[in-house]
Amino acid sequence: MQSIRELKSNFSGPPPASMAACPDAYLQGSIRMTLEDTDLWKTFNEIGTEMIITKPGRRMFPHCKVSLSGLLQCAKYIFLVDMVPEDGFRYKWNKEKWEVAGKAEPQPPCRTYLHPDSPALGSHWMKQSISFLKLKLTNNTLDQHGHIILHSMHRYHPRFHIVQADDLFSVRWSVFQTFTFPETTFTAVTAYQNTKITKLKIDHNPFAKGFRDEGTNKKRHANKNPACPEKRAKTPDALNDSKDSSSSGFCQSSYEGYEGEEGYLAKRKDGVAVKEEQYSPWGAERQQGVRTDSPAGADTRDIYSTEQLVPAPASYQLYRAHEYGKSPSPSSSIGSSISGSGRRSFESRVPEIASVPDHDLSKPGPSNCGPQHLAGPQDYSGVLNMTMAQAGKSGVISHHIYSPYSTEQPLGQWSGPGSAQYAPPHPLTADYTTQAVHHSYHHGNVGEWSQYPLFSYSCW
DNA sequence: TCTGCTCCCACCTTTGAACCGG
DNA sequence: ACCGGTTCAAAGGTGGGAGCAG
Repeated sequence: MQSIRELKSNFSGPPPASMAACPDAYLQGSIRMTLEDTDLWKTFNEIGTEMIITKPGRRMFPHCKVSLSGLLQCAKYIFLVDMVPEDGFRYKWNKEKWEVAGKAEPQPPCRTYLHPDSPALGSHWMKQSISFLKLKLTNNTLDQHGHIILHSMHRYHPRFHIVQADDLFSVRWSVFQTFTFPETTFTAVTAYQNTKITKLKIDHNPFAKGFRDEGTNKKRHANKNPACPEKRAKTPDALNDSKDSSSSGFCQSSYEGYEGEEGYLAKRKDGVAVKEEQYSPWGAERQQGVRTDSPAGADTRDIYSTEQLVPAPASYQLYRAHEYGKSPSPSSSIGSSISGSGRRSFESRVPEIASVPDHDLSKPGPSNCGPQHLAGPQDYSGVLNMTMAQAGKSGVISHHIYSPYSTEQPLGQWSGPGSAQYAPPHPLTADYTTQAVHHSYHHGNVGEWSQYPLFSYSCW
Protein backbone atom coordinates (compact mmCIF):
# COMPACT_ATOMS: atom_id res chain seq x y z
CA MET A 1 0.00 0.00 0.00
CA GLN A 2 1.40 3.24 -1.00
CA SER A 3 -0.02 6.61 -1.44
CA ILE A 4 0.64 8.20 -4.73
CA ARG A 5 0.36 11.46 -2.97
CA GLU A 6 3.50 10.52 -1.24
CA LEU A 7 5.14 10.50 -4.58
CA LYS A 8 4.10 13.94 -5.48
CA SER A 9 7.48 15.40 -5.02
CA ASN A 10 8.61 13.27 -7.85
CA PHE A 11 5.96 14.70 -10.05
CA SER A 12 7.32 18.13 -10.23
CA GLY A 13 10.01 17.53 -12.74
CA PRO A 14 9.73 17.63 -16.45
CA PRO A 15 8.14 14.85 -18.37
CA PRO A 16 10.28 11.84 -19.01
CA ALA A 17 12.57 12.26 -21.90
CA SER A 18 10.93 9.48 -23.79
CA MET A 19 7.63 11.23 -23.64
CA ALA A 20 8.95 14.62 -24.44
CA ALA A 21 10.97 13.38 -27.32
CA CYS A 22 8.30 11.26 -28.80
CA PRO A 23 4.90 12.34 -27.64
CA ASP A 24 3.21 10.31 -30.30
CA ALA A 25 4.35 7.21 -28.59
CA TYR A 26 1.88 7.98 -25.89
CA LEU A 27 -1.05 8.56 -28.08
CA GLN A 28 -3.77 6.11 -27.60
CA GLY A 29 -5.06 3.70 -30.07
CA SER A 30 -8.54 2.36 -29.98
CA ILE A 31 -8.72 0.93 -26.55
CA ARG A 32 -11.52 -1.41 -25.80
CA MET A 33 -12.63 -2.33 -22.33
CA THR A 34 -14.98 -5.15 -21.58
CA LEU A 35 -16.76 -5.64 -18.32
CA GLU A 36 -16.67 -9.19 -17.12
CA ASP A 37 -19.59 -10.82 -15.37
CA THR A 38 -21.91 -8.42 -17.07
CA ASP A 39 -24.89 -10.62 -16.53
CA LEU A 40 -24.23 -10.87 -12.86
CA TRP A 41 -23.88 -7.13 -12.69
CA LYS A 42 -27.09 -6.75 -14.60
CA THR A 43 -28.86 -9.11 -12.31
CA PHE A 44 -27.85 -7.04 -9.37
CA ASN A 45 -28.53 -3.81 -11.16
CA GLU A 46 -32.04 -4.82 -12.02
CA ILE A 47 -32.77 -5.08 -8.34
CA GLY A 48 -30.60 -2.20 -7.26
CA THR A 49 -27.10 -3.15 -6.37
CA GLU A 50 -25.99 -2.46 -2.83
CA MET A 51 -22.43 -2.55 -1.60
CA ILE A 52 -21.62 -2.86 2.05
CA ILE A 53 -19.18 -0.32 3.34
CA THR A 54 -17.53 -0.81 6.70
CA LYS A 55 -14.98 0.94 8.76
CA PRO A 56 -12.19 -1.55 8.07
CA GLY A 57 -13.20 -1.75 4.44
CA ARG A 58 -15.33 -4.21 2.56
CA ARG A 59 -14.77 -5.78 -0.79
CA MET A 60 -17.22 -5.27 -3.57
CA PHE A 61 -19.38 -8.04 -4.84
CA PRO A 62 -19.64 -8.44 -7.69
CA HIS A 63 -16.14 -7.13 -7.92
CA CYS A 64 -14.86 -5.05 -10.77
CA LYS A 65 -13.35 -7.21 -13.43
CA VAL A 66 -12.64 -6.06 -16.95
CA SER A 67 -10.63 -7.05 -19.92
CA LEU A 68 -8.73 -4.73 -22.18
CA SER A 69 -7.74 -4.72 -25.79
CA GLY A 70 -6.30 -2.24 -28.18
CA LEU A 71 -3.38 -1.37 -25.98
CA LEU A 72 0.07 -1.10 -27.36
CA GLN A 73 1.79 -4.34 -26.57
CA CYS A 74 5.05 -2.81 -25.53
CA ALA A 75 3.78 0.32 -23.90
CA LYS A 76 3.30 0.51 -20.20
CA TYR A 77 -0.01 1.35 -18.69
CA ILE A 78 -1.38 2.15 -15.31
CA PHE A 79 -4.84 1.00 -14.49
CA LEU A 80 -6.96 2.69 -11.90
CA VAL A 81 -10.50 2.78 -10.67
CA ASP A 82 -12.37 5.32 -8.64
CA MET A 83 -15.94 5.80 -7.56
CA VAL A 84 -18.13 8.50 -8.99
CA PRO A 85 -21.27 9.71 -7.27
CA GLU A 86 -24.17 8.81 -9.43
CA ASP A 87 -26.16 11.86 -8.49
CA GLY A 88 -26.50 14.50 -5.85
CA PHE A 89 -28.87 12.71 -3.55
CA ARG A 90 -28.94 10.70 -0.42
CA TYR A 91 -31.33 7.80 -0.39
CA LYS A 92 -33.30 5.78 2.09
CA TRP A 93 -34.88 2.41 1.80
CA ASN A 94 -38.56 2.72 2.40
CA LYS A 95 -41.23 0.14 1.78
CA GLU A 96 -39.25 -2.04 -0.54
CA LYS A 97 -37.91 0.75 -2.63
CA TRP A 98 -35.33 3.45 -2.59
CA GLU A 99 -36.41 6.99 -2.08
CA VAL A 100 -34.57 10.25 -2.14
CA ALA A 101 -33.83 11.37 1.38
CA GLY A 102 -32.26 14.68 0.63
CA LYS A 103 -29.19 16.19 -0.83
CA ALA A 104 -26.02 14.24 -0.87
CA GLU A 105 -23.53 14.83 1.83
CA PRO A 106 -20.30 16.55 0.86
CA GLN A 107 -18.17 14.10 -0.94
CA PRO A 108 -15.49 12.42 1.12
CA PRO A 109 -11.90 12.53 -0.04
CA CYS A 110 -11.90 10.95 -3.43
CA ARG A 111 -9.51 8.10 -3.69
CA THR A 112 -8.39 6.07 -6.58
CA TYR A 113 -7.50 2.45 -6.40
CA LEU A 114 -4.46 1.59 -8.41
CA HIS A 115 -4.34 -1.90 -9.75
CA PRO A 116 -1.46 -3.65 -8.06
CA ASP A 117 -0.02 -4.76 -11.38
CA SER A 118 0.48 -1.17 -12.43
CA PRO A 119 2.46 -0.22 -14.31
CA ALA A 120 2.50 -3.10 -16.71
CA LEU A 121 2.85 -3.64 -20.41
CA GLY A 122 -0.17 -3.56 -22.61
CA SER A 123 0.42 -7.19 -23.35
CA HIS A 124 0.10 -7.93 -19.68
CA TRP A 125 -3.19 -6.11 -19.33
CA MET A 126 -4.59 -7.75 -22.41
CA LYS A 127 -3.56 -11.30 -21.79
CA GLN A 128 -6.18 -11.88 -19.15
CA SER A 129 -8.99 -10.26 -17.28
CA ILE A 130 -8.09 -7.58 -14.82
CA SER A 131 -9.69 -7.95 -11.46
CA PHE A 132 -10.09 -5.39 -8.75
CA LEU A 133 -10.98 -8.06 -6.28
CA LYS A 134 -9.10 -6.50 -3.45
CA LEU A 135 -10.57 -3.09 -3.84
CA LYS A 136 -12.29 -2.17 -0.62
CA LEU A 137 -14.93 0.36 0.21
CA THR A 138 -15.10 2.17 3.49
CA ASN A 139 -17.15 4.84 5.18
CA ASN A 140 -14.24 5.83 7.35
CA THR A 141 -13.17 9.25 6.15
CA LEU A 142 -10.00 8.89 8.20
CA ASP A 143 -9.11 5.63 6.59
CA GLN A 144 -5.38 5.09 6.36
CA HIS A 145 -5.43 1.96 4.27
CA GLY A 146 -6.16 3.55 0.97
CA HIS A 147 -9.64 2.14 0.70
CA ILE A 148 -12.13 4.07 -1.35
CA ILE A 149 -14.21 6.26 0.90
CA LEU A 150 -17.91 6.46 0.23
CA HIS A 151 -20.99 7.76 1.97
CA SER A 152 -23.60 5.33 3.05
CA MET A 153 -26.97 5.59 1.34
CA HIS A 154 -25.44 7.29 -1.65
CA ARG A 155 -25.19 5.96 -5.17
CA TYR A 156 -21.94 5.49 -7.01
CA HIS A 157 -20.50 3.78 -9.97
CA PRO A 158 -16.94 2.70 -10.57
CA ARG A 159 -14.92 4.44 -13.19
CA PHE A 160 -11.94 2.81 -14.80
CA HIS A 161 -8.93 4.73 -15.99
CA ILE A 162 -6.27 3.34 -18.24
CA VAL A 163 -3.23 5.55 -18.40
CA GLN A 164 -0.34 5.06 -20.70
CA ALA A 165 2.64 5.80 -18.55
CA ASP A 166 5.99 4.25 -17.91
CA ASP A 167 5.65 4.67 -14.21
CA LEU A 168 3.63 6.42 -11.60
CA PHE A 169 5.71 9.50 -11.93
CA SER A 170 4.84 10.10 -15.52
CA VAL A 171 1.14 9.62 -15.09
CA ARG A 172 0.44 13.26 -15.03
CA TRP A 173 1.64 13.75 -18.57
CA SER A 174 -0.03 10.73 -19.85
CA VAL A 175 -3.17 9.99 -21.69
CA PHE A 176 -6.19 9.00 -19.71
CA GLN A 177 -8.95 6.95 -21.09
CA THR A 178 -11.83 6.38 -18.81
CA PHE A 179 -14.62 3.88 -18.96
CA THR A 180 -17.75 3.36 -17.01
CA PHE A 181 -20.41 0.71 -17.13
CA PRO A 182 -23.92 1.71 -16.12
CA GLU A 183 -24.75 -1.69 -14.74
CA THR A 184 -22.09 -1.30 -12.10
CA THR A 185 -23.97 1.46 -10.34
CA PHE A 186 -24.58 0.66 -6.71
CA THR A 187 -25.79 2.13 -3.47
CA ALA A 188 -23.33 2.19 -0.63
CA VAL A 189 -24.91 0.88 2.56
CA THR A 190 -23.75 -0.21 5.97
CA ALA A 191 -26.33 -2.96 6.05
CA TYR A 192 -28.28 -4.46 3.22
CA GLN A 193 -31.66 -2.91 2.73
CA ASN A 194 -33.11 -4.96 -0.07
CA THR A 195 -33.49 -8.59 0.89
CA LYS A 196 -33.29 -9.56 -2.74
CA ILE A 197 -29.81 -8.18 -2.91
CA THR A 198 -28.91 -10.10 0.20
CA LYS A 199 -30.20 -13.23 -1.41
CA LEU A 200 -28.25 -12.58 -4.58
CA LYS A 201 -25.08 -11.92 -2.66
CA ILE A 202 -25.46 -15.08 -0.65
CA ASP A 203 -26.18 -17.10 -3.74
CA HIS A 204 -23.24 -15.86 -5.73
CA ASN A 205 -20.56 -14.83 -3.31
CA PRO A 206 -18.52 -17.85 -2.28
CA PHE A 207 -17.63 -16.22 0.99
CA ALA A 208 -21.28 -16.08 1.90
CA LYS A 209 -21.84 -19.73 1.21
CA GLY A 210 -22.50 -20.30 4.84
CA PHE A 211 -25.73 -18.42 4.54
CA ARG A 212 -27.13 -20.46 1.72
CA ASP A 213 -30.13 -22.65 2.34
CA GLU A 214 -28.48 -25.74 1.05
CA GLY A 215 -25.42 -25.05 3.09
CA THR A 216 -24.33 -26.77 6.21
CA ASN A 217 -25.38 -23.92 8.41
CA LYS A 218 -28.54 -25.49 9.67
CA LYS A 219 -27.36 -24.95 13.15
CA ARG A 220 -27.03 -21.28 12.47
CA HIS A 221 -30.52 -21.06 11.12
CA ALA A 222 -31.90 -23.05 14.00
CA ASN A 223 -30.45 -20.58 16.42
CA LYS A 224 -32.14 -17.68 14.81
CA ASN A 225 -34.59 -15.83 16.88
CA PRO A 226 -38.03 -16.26 15.38
CA ALA A 227 -39.48 -13.55 17.53
CA CYS A 228 -39.07 -10.75 15.06
CA PRO A 229 -40.93 -11.32 11.83
CA GLU A 230 -39.33 -8.29 10.29
CA LYS A 231 -35.93 -9.73 10.87
CA ARG A 232 -37.00 -13.14 9.82
CA ALA A 233 -37.96 -11.75 6.49
CA LYS A 234 -34.29 -11.35 5.82
CA THR A 235 -33.44 -14.95 6.36
CA PRO A 236 -32.72 -17.05 3.34
CA ASP A 237 -35.83 -19.07 3.99
CA ALA A 238 -37.95 -16.01 3.86
CA LEU A 239 -36.14 -14.97 0.78
CA ASN A 240 -36.99 -18.18 -0.84
CA ASP A 241 -40.59 -17.51 -0.17
CA SER A 242 -40.38 -14.15 -1.74
CA LYS A 243 -38.53 -15.61 -4.61
CA ASP A 244 -41.36 -17.93 -5.31
CA SER A 245 -43.95 -15.29 -4.96
CA SER A 246 -45.27 -13.54 -7.94
CA SER A 247 -44.55 -10.19 -6.46
CA SER A 248 -40.89 -10.66 -7.01
CA GLY A 249 -41.17 -12.15 -10.39
CA PHE A 250 -38.90 -9.57 -11.88
CA CYS A 251 -35.94 -11.06 -10.17
CA GLN A 252 -37.03 -14.60 -10.12
CA SER A 253 -35.55 -15.38 -13.43
CA SER A 254 -32.36 -13.85 -12.36
CA TYR A 255 -32.08 -16.02 -9.34
CA GLU A 256 -33.08 -19.22 -10.94
CA GLY A 257 -31.18 -18.59 -14.07
CA TYR A 258 -27.89 -18.18 -12.38
CA GLU A 259 -27.15 -21.78 -11.73
CA GLY A 260 -23.61 -21.75 -12.83
CA GLU A 261 -22.11 -19.43 -15.30
CA GLU A 262 -22.89 -21.31 -18.44
CA GLY A 263 -26.47 -22.05 -17.74
CA TYR A 264 -27.12 -18.59 -16.57
CA LEU A 265 -25.50 -16.97 -19.50
CA ALA A 266 -27.30 -19.15 -21.88
CA LYS A 267 -30.61 -18.19 -20.39
CA ARG A 268 -29.71 -14.56 -20.18
CA LYS A 269 -28.44 -14.29 -23.66
CA ASP A 270 -31.62 -12.88 -25.01
CA GLY A 271 -32.28 -10.71 -22.06
CA VAL A 272 -29.55 -8.23 -22.44
CA ALA A 273 -31.74 -5.78 -24.22
CA VAL A 274 -34.21 -5.60 -21.39
CA LYS A 275 -34.32 -2.11 -20.05
CA GLU A 276 -33.01 -1.97 -16.59
CA GLU A 277 -35.45 0.62 -15.46
CA GLN A 278 -38.25 -1.64 -16.26
CA TYR A 279 -37.49 -3.66 -13.20
CA SER A 280 -35.17 -1.59 -11.23
CA PRO A 281 -36.35 0.06 -8.07
CA TRP A 282 -34.80 3.14 -9.51
CA GLY A 283 -37.01 2.89 -12.46
CA ALA A 284 -39.96 2.52 -10.21
CA GLU A 285 -39.05 5.70 -8.46
CA ARG A 286 -38.81 7.54 -11.66
CA GLN A 287 -42.19 6.35 -12.58
CA GLN A 288 -43.45 7.84 -9.43
CA GLY A 289 -41.81 11.08 -10.22
CA VAL A 290 -39.57 10.98 -7.25
CA ARG A 291 -36.43 11.37 -9.21
CA THR A 292 -37.59 12.44 -12.57
CA ASP A 293 -34.82 14.90 -12.78
CA SER A 294 -32.18 12.68 -11.40
CA PRO A 295 -29.28 12.04 -13.66
CA ALA A 296 -29.02 8.64 -12.13
CA GLY A 297 -32.01 7.36 -13.91
CA ALA A 298 -31.36 5.27 -16.90
CA ASP A 299 -33.67 7.36 -18.91
CA THR A 300 -31.93 10.56 -18.10
CA ARG A 301 -28.47 9.25 -17.68
CA ASP A 302 -26.02 9.76 -20.44
CA ILE A 303 -26.20 6.88 -22.71
CA TYR A 304 -23.01 7.53 -24.51
CA SER A 305 -20.07 5.43 -23.72
CA THR A 306 -17.16 7.65 -23.51
CA GLU A 307 -13.90 7.79 -21.82
CA GLN A 308 -13.51 10.28 -19.13
CA LEU A 309 -10.89 12.67 -20.16
CA VAL A 310 -10.22 14.00 -16.75
CA PRO A 311 -9.54 11.94 -13.72
CA ALA A 312 -11.82 12.20 -10.79
CA PRO A 313 -11.58 15.24 -8.66
CA ALA A 314 -12.49 15.32 -5.07
CA SER A 315 -15.92 16.52 -5.61
CA TYR A 316 -18.13 15.92 -8.51
CA GLN A 317 -20.40 18.67 -9.45
CA LEU A 318 -23.40 16.64 -10.02
CA TYR A 319 -25.92 19.24 -9.26
CA ARG A 320 -24.50 21.36 -11.94
CA ALA A 321 -24.46 18.63 -14.47
CA HIS A 322 -27.90 17.79 -13.42
CA GLU A 323 -28.92 21.30 -13.89
CA TYR A 324 -27.86 21.16 -17.46
CA GLY A 325 -29.73 18.08 -18.12
CA LYS A 326 -26.88 15.70 -18.41
CA SER A 327 -25.16 13.49 -16.03
CA PRO A 328 -21.50 14.12 -15.78
CA SER A 329 -20.89 10.48 -15.40
CA PRO A 330 -20.45 8.80 -18.67
CA SER A 331 -22.06 5.51 -19.13
CA SER A 332 -21.68 2.98 -21.76
CA SER A 333 -25.02 1.99 -23.00
CA ILE A 334 -24.36 3.35 -26.39
CA GLY A 335 -21.10 2.75 -28.00
CA SER A 336 -20.80 -0.40 -26.11
CA SER A 337 -21.49 -3.81 -27.30
CA ILE A 338 -22.89 -6.67 -25.41
CA SER A 339 -21.33 -9.80 -26.51
CA GLY A 340 -23.99 -12.01 -25.14
CA SER A 341 -21.46 -13.98 -23.26
CA GLY A 342 -21.60 -12.15 -20.04
CA ARG A 343 -19.27 -9.42 -21.09
CA ARG A 344 -19.97 -5.91 -21.94
CA SER A 345 -17.43 -3.95 -23.79
CA PHE A 346 -16.80 -0.43 -24.68
CA GLU A 347 -14.45 0.76 -27.32
CA SER A 348 -12.76 4.04 -27.06
CA ARG A 349 -13.56 6.33 -29.88
CA VAL A 350 -10.83 8.75 -29.23
CA PRO A 351 -7.62 7.93 -30.95
CA GLU A 352 -5.73 10.42 -28.91
CA ILE A 353 -6.68 12.40 -25.94
CA ALA A 354 -4.74 15.04 -24.22
CA SER A 355 -5.23 14.41 -20.63
CA VAL A 356 -3.27 16.86 -18.65
CA PRO A 357 -5.79 18.91 -16.82
CA ASP A 358 -6.22 22.33 -18.11
CA HIS A 359 -9.14 23.41 -16.29
CA ASP A 360 -9.34 27.02 -17.05
CA LEU A 361 -7.62 27.57 -20.28
CA SER A 362 -10.89 27.71 -22.02
CA LYS A 363 -12.76 29.14 -19.13
CA PRO A 364 -14.99 26.18 -18.69
CA GLY A 365 -17.96 27.50 -16.94
CA PRO A 366 -21.21 25.69 -16.58
CA SER A 367 -22.09 26.60 -20.06
CA ASN A 368 -19.23 24.84 -21.68
CA CYS A 369 -18.31 22.07 -19.43
CA GLY A 370 -19.81 18.72 -19.14
CA PRO A 371 -21.48 16.47 -21.57
CA GLN A 372 -24.13 18.92 -22.46
CA HIS A 373 -21.81 20.00 -25.15
CA LEU A 374 -21.98 16.73 -26.77
CA ALA A 375 -24.17 16.68 -29.75
CA GLY A 376 -25.80 13.57 -28.50
CA PRO A 377 -25.17 10.07 -27.45
CA GLN A 378 -24.39 9.07 -30.93
CA ASP A 379 -22.68 12.13 -32.11
CA TYR A 380 -19.94 13.24 -29.88
CA SER A 381 -17.10 12.35 -32.11
CA GLY A 382 -16.81 15.89 -33.23
CA VAL A 383 -16.24 17.09 -29.77
CA LEU A 384 -13.86 14.34 -29.06
CA ASN A 385 -11.99 14.98 -32.21
CA MET A 386 -11.22 18.36 -30.85
CA THR A 387 -9.07 16.62 -28.38
CA MET A 388 -6.85 15.57 -31.17
CA ALA A 389 -6.58 19.01 -32.58
CA GLN A 390 -5.79 20.42 -29.23
CA ALA A 391 -3.88 17.58 -27.84
CA GLY A 392 -0.90 19.75 -27.59
CA LYS A 393 -2.77 22.07 -25.31
CA SER A 394 -2.66 19.77 -22.45
CA GLY A 395 -6.12 18.49 -22.34
CA VAL A 396 -8.25 21.48 -22.93
CA ILE A 397 -10.97 19.22 -24.03
CA SER A 398 -10.98 17.42 -20.86
CA HIS A 399 -13.30 19.88 -19.36
CA HIS A 400 -15.40 20.20 -22.37
CA ILE A 401 -16.14 16.61 -22.17
CA TYR A 402 -16.74 16.43 -18.50
CA SER A 403 -16.30 18.84 -15.76
CA PRO A 404 -17.16 17.20 -12.52
CA TYR A 405 -15.54 19.81 -10.38
CA SER A 406 -17.44 21.40 -7.69
CA THR A 407 -16.96 24.93 -6.71
CA GLU A 408 -19.34 24.42 -3.88
CA GLN A 409 -17.19 21.85 -2.28
CA PRO A 410 -14.78 23.17 0.27
CA LEU A 411 -11.31 22.65 -0.94
CA GLY A 412 -10.19 22.00 2.53
CA GLN A 413 -11.17 18.40 2.19
CA TRP A 414 -8.00 17.80 0.28
CA SER A 415 -5.26 16.69 2.40
CA GLY A 416 -2.72 17.52 -0.21
CA PRO A 417 -0.86 20.77 -0.19
CA GLY A 418 -2.22 23.75 -1.98
CA SER A 419 -1.57 24.35 -5.60
CA ALA A 420 0.80 27.13 -4.88
CA GLN A 421 3.26 24.62 -3.69
CA TYR A 422 3.70 23.19 -7.08
CA ALA A 423 5.34 25.25 -9.67
CA PRO A 424 4.19 24.48 -13.16
CA PRO A 425 6.74 22.12 -14.57
CA HIS A 426 5.65 22.87 -18.03
CA PRO A 427 5.59 26.16 -19.91
CA LEU A 428 2.04 25.59 -20.90
CA THR A 429 0.90 25.50 -17.40
CA ALA A 430 1.80 28.95 -16.40
CA ASP A 431 -1.33 30.53 -17.69
CA TYR A 432 -3.59 27.95 -16.26
CA THR A 433 -2.04 28.43 -12.94
CA THR A 434 -3.10 31.95 -12.83
CA GLN A 435 -6.59 31.13 -13.80
CA ALA A 436 -6.70 28.17 -11.55
CA VAL A 437 -5.98 30.31 -8.63
CA HIS A 438 -8.45 32.79 -9.80
CA HIS A 439 -11.15 30.20 -9.91
CA SER A 440 -10.00 28.49 -6.80
CA TYR A 441 -9.48 25.26 -8.64
CA HIS A 442 -6.83 23.06 -7.31
CA HIS A 443 -5.83 21.41 -10.46
CA GLY A 444 -5.56 24.19 -12.89
CA ASN A 445 -2.07 23.26 -13.87
CA VAL A 446 -0.10 20.25 -14.56
CA GLY A 447 1.86 20.67 -11.44
CA GLU A 448 -1.19 19.89 -9.43
CA TRP A 449 -1.61 16.46 -10.78
CA SER A 450 0.25 15.08 -7.92
CA GLN A 451 -2.43 16.12 -5.57
CA TYR A 452 -5.16 15.42 -7.91
CA PRO A 453 -7.75 13.32 -6.19
CA LEU A 454 -7.41 10.63 -8.74
CA PHE A 455 -4.16 9.82 -7.14
CA SER A 456 -4.97 10.57 -3.62
CA TYR A 457 -4.35 6.99 -2.74
CA SER A 458 -3.32 3.82 -4.30
CA CYS A 459 -3.31 0.27 -3.20
CA TRP A 460 -0.49 -2.06 -3.79
C1' DT B 1 -39.69 5.40 17.99
C1' DC B 2 -37.10 5.12 13.98
C1' DT B 3 -33.08 4.86 11.23
C1' DG B 4 -28.47 4.05 10.45
C1' DC B 5 -24.05 2.47 12.25
C1' DT B 6 -20.81 -0.55 14.80
C1' DC B 7 -19.37 -4.63 16.77
C1' DC B 8 -19.27 -9.43 17.34
C1' DC B 9 -20.38 -13.96 15.87
C1' DA B 10 -20.42 -18.34 13.20
C1' DC B 11 -19.45 -20.04 8.89
C1' DC B 12 -17.07 -20.12 4.84
C1' DT B 13 -13.18 -19.52 1.23
C1' DT B 14 -8.65 -18.35 0.24
C1' DT B 15 -3.89 -18.51 0.90
C1' DG B 16 0.45 -20.09 1.92
C1' DA B 17 3.50 -22.89 4.54
C1' DA B 18 4.68 -27.55 5.60
C1' DC B 19 4.97 -32.05 4.26
C1' DC B 20 5.46 -35.97 1.26
C1' DG B 21 6.55 -38.76 -2.73
C1' DG B 22 8.42 -39.20 -7.32
C1' DA C 1 18.01 -30.76 -5.07
C1' DC C 2 13.96 -30.03 -7.55
C1' DC C 3 9.16 -30.32 -8.66
C1' DG C 4 4.34 -31.18 -8.12
C1' DG C 5 0.55 -32.60 -5.31
C1' DT C 6 -1.74 -32.79 -0.82
C1' DT C 7 -2.83 -31.35 3.82
C1' DC C 8 -3.70 -28.14 7.28
C1' DA C 9 -3.93 -23.99 9.86
C1' DA C 10 -4.23 -19.09 9.75
C1' DA C 11 -6.07 -15.15 7.62
C1' DG C 12 -9.62 -12.92 5.79
C1' DG C 13 -14.47 -12.29 3.78
C1' DT C 14 -19.48 -12.85 4.54
C1' DG C 15 -24.29 -11.65 6.30
C1' DG C 16 -26.99 -11.80 10.65
C1' DG C 17 -28.16 -9.96 14.85
C1' DA C 18 -27.78 -7.26 19.01
C1' DG C 19 -26.93 -2.99 20.81
C1' DC C 20 -25.98 1.85 20.52
C1' DA C 21 -26.37 6.76 19.00
C1' DG C 22 -28.64 10.56 17.05
